[in-house]
Amino acid sequence: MPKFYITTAIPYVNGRPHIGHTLEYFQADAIKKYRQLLGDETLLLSGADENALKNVQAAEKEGLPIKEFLDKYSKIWKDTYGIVGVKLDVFQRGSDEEKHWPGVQKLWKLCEESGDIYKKSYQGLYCVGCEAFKLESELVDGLCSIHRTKPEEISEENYFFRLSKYQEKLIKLIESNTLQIIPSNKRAEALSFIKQGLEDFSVSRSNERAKGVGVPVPGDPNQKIYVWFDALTIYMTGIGFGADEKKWKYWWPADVHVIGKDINRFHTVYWPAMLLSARFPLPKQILIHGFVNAKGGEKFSKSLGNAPDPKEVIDKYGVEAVRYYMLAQVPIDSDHDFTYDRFEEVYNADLANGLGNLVARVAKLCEKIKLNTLPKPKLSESYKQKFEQYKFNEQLVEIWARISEIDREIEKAKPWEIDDLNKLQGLLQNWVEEINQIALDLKPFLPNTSKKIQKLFVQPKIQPIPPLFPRIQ
RNA sequence: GUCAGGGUAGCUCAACGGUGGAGCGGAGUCUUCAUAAGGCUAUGGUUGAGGGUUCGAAUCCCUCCCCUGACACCA
Repeated sequence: MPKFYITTAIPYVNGRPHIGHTLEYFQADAIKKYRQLLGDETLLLSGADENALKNVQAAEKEGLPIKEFLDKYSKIWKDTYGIVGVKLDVFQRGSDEEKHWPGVQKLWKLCEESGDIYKKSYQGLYCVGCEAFKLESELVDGLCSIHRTKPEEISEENYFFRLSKYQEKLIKLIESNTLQIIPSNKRAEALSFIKQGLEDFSVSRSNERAKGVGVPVPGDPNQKIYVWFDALTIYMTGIGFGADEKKWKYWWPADVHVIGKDINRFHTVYWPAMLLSARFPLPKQILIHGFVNAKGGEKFSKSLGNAPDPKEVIDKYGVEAVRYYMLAQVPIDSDHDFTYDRFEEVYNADLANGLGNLVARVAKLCEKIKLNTLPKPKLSESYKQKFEQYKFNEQLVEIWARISEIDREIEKAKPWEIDDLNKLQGLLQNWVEEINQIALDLKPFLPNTSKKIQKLFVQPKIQPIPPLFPRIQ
């Protein structure tokens, strides 16, 4: 049985998820459901990046011990998957010293053996208030713009990763689509970044700067492995790397990493380079989505209070409606503005009046007749081709065109005026078969609705069901 | 500042050298099987601004304005 390994991004857990985060969960789950329809064995992984300094700062701010803080917020992120009805196979935490840390250290050692990790002195302007290095360009009159203090000129010994060594290899891999970056605009961005010339990047921090948090550098108790080297490795440790080699070898490489545009570079440049250094196979695809924003392209933010809570939206409209909205309204290669007005418009037009109403009217018409056993629907080749481009919105537009077509056919045939039951049966049989095909095609997008429709028409005698999507007034 | 993408009907977007299209919303109308749902029809646009090339430009070129992103060790 072919296997298909999907991941979503590994977020910081220093805040709460908002409605925009669900886009990625739905995309990843749609891919998983699609692969299952093809008969693949699937694994969907997410996790939490817990060894970042930002978490420590957030914990301090909330007055919680770091461990308690991480337990609390990791659970919130993990539970969000449950709220949106997406079943994760693995949620791998970065603070997991048993399963995660050995893998990070193992990857480090392999890169070190390849000669790609070396010690170098890093010089920079350090703002104590920010606990971060500042670039000249970020300073205002030579002072930190936030703390109004003069940053200290300090130098620190860090370990660096020889990213520069992989520049040409990465270009080749991406241009040949061996490492496939979707969509093309994000691929172009990655290529242009690499072609500007890659510099080695720092992969460790002193214990002091890391506040003692993180995976220790093997053989150097004074340094912690820095966040990207650590966080990205979750994609491997979550499936056994460093702990259960057999399981890891079975699932690795990832078939697709689903991520947001903000972390393009780390997934299309740093991560493949690290894997090349360790001589591991690369992920096959990186699928990069845009952001869901508030009205007018405004970023969702806590301080503006414009970021809807996923649970709130789902409690109000239902999980399938939100899932439909995200997959149908957000193109894979651009951002989208979410508003409740737009949401309700789409809900009524597509779900209540479109799909829901069609199913209801056909079901009602079927009460007079007896359906023959339906042929088993199959995914068409063009459907598969389309799906594998991950243009979810375009695919849904095609399905909705068929819904509309059936509505027109019904209008034309006027089945409610037909007394000849044989003729009526023939017409309805045909429509039900088409709807049954639509139900299959919708499975990755609207799994529950798909199931409800299939169940409704499977019996010879149709029993009416409550509306799939009650109209919003 | 540099590079990339974009600015088209009220809204979301498609056309990417040959008579400006679709969906949604709004209007009218037909219809009743259906969730006051559905069908049909009409309406709706000096295609960001200005200039140029061309028989012909939303589409190619130039200038300008506005938005979005990337430009690395903050993720």
